[in-house]
Amino acid sequence: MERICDPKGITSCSTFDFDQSWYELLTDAEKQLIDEHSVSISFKKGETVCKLGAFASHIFFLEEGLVKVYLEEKNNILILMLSTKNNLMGLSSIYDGNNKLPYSISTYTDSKIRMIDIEIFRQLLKQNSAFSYRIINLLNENTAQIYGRFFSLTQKQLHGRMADILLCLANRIFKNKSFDLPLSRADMGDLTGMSTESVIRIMKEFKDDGLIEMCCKKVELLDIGRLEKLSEFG
Amino acid sequence: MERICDPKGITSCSTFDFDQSWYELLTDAEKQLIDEHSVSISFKKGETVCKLGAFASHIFFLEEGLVKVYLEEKNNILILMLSTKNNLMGLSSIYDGNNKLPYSISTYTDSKIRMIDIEIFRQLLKQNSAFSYRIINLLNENTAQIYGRFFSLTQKQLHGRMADILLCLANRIFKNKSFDLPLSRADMGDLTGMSTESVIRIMKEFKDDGLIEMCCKKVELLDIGRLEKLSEFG
DNA sequence: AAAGGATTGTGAAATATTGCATGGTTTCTT
DNA sequence: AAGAAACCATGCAATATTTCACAATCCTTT
Repeated sequence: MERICDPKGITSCSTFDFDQSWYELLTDAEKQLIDEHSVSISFKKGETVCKLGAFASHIFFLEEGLVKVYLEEKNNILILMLSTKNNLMGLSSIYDGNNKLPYSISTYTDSKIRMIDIEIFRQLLKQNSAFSYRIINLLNENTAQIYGRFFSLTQKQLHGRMADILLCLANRIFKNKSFDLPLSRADMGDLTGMSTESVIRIMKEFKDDGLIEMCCKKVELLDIGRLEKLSEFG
Repeated sequence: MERICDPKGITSCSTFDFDQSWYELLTDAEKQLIDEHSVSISFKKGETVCKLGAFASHIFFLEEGLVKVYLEEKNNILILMLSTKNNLMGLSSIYDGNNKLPYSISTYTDSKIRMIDIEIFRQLLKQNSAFSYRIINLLNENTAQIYGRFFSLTQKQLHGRMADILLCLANRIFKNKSFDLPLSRADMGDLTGMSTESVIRIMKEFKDDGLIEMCCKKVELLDIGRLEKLSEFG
């Protein structure tokens, strides 16, 4: 897998970093079952896909777009992870002791999401252990990523967190040093666990210090080495 | 399951709260395989069971004791979760793309841990889908709990986080309003993501306000209602 | 083109939290 | 029992971060 950089230490982006498909592990009959019991839905930018606490009826497969997976309560929102093309979401609700969604999902950009009937998914997990083993791996991959974010957001201060997320966006989401940011400063605030004003101030500092170039929505990482240092030292 | 209280909202302790055994889902032959490929080890209070980044060779089953599962880097430590009797740990390393442990574990009290060969565990996952389905549920249970802690530590301030953790200890760990705390104030700091001094100050405030009684290591929750309010508005 | 709303930006004040210095306890070791 | 080490406690200064007030800009709709 192509990488922009390879940050030391625990970051927002920590992951095992291994592409895994799951569909191909199904038999033809099982694939057909999925096809028959799923629909692909288009969402516009900013739409809500599902809400924390609602009944979980589907597993989500992101065919196109960029979404956030998040916890919300009152006015607080905590983004657990960003998800891009070809990722499964909602796996946490396959636990049948838990029929409620453990998080909300909404889109940053226009997106296409295939919604797979959760009972079918459970059935396949029970009958196909290669498939279910792969799903365990995917769950672990997600978990590792969330651990990284957990560490970053609780142990680092503003500059470190901002460096973390910029590296993560370049490395993992856009796979390019330069990208068009589909998130507002307020979104970046949710993502880094800081206020909108802090986002603005720190991004400006980074720009003044020559760490990044930035013009409106366009961002380019100029000095990845120093960003990594910032990410490392907090 | 007996509960001391049932906090509203997302807390350090959020979980599906459903007792799940996994051993009984194995066939006799599979049980025997586990027995033959595992050993039970005694750890003293404060000992390290495994270190983040080391090669993962075992799954851990806590037969007795209280341990912390945590991330560490330089002087920062982030406790992902506390684990008590009859819990599996190290499940994140069954992902075979990842042969390194994603966290460290160490004991708060004298503990007995059964160490199960990871290859055997993987083999059973691949061959027994009822078992592997149960393990997925356990992973999801852990994940839900960590989401709760993630939210608590990033979205609430000191008083809310402290209330959260006190309720969690009573509810989930000691299953009693009154308990002997085997953790130092510094440990509590790691657990709540605050400095040792803040822990001391806030626990004293809680005591002065009649929320808790506290004498050295002994803690008793006096006003659970107000603690829940603090946890909620925190 | 004007109006309204969301977004970006800036500075100063307010708040939350930590870190330091220091002293008193308890606990462990010899 | 003495000494050392870890732990608990407290006040104050220092720092990190948010909040608020306000202005400038951009986007969309009329």
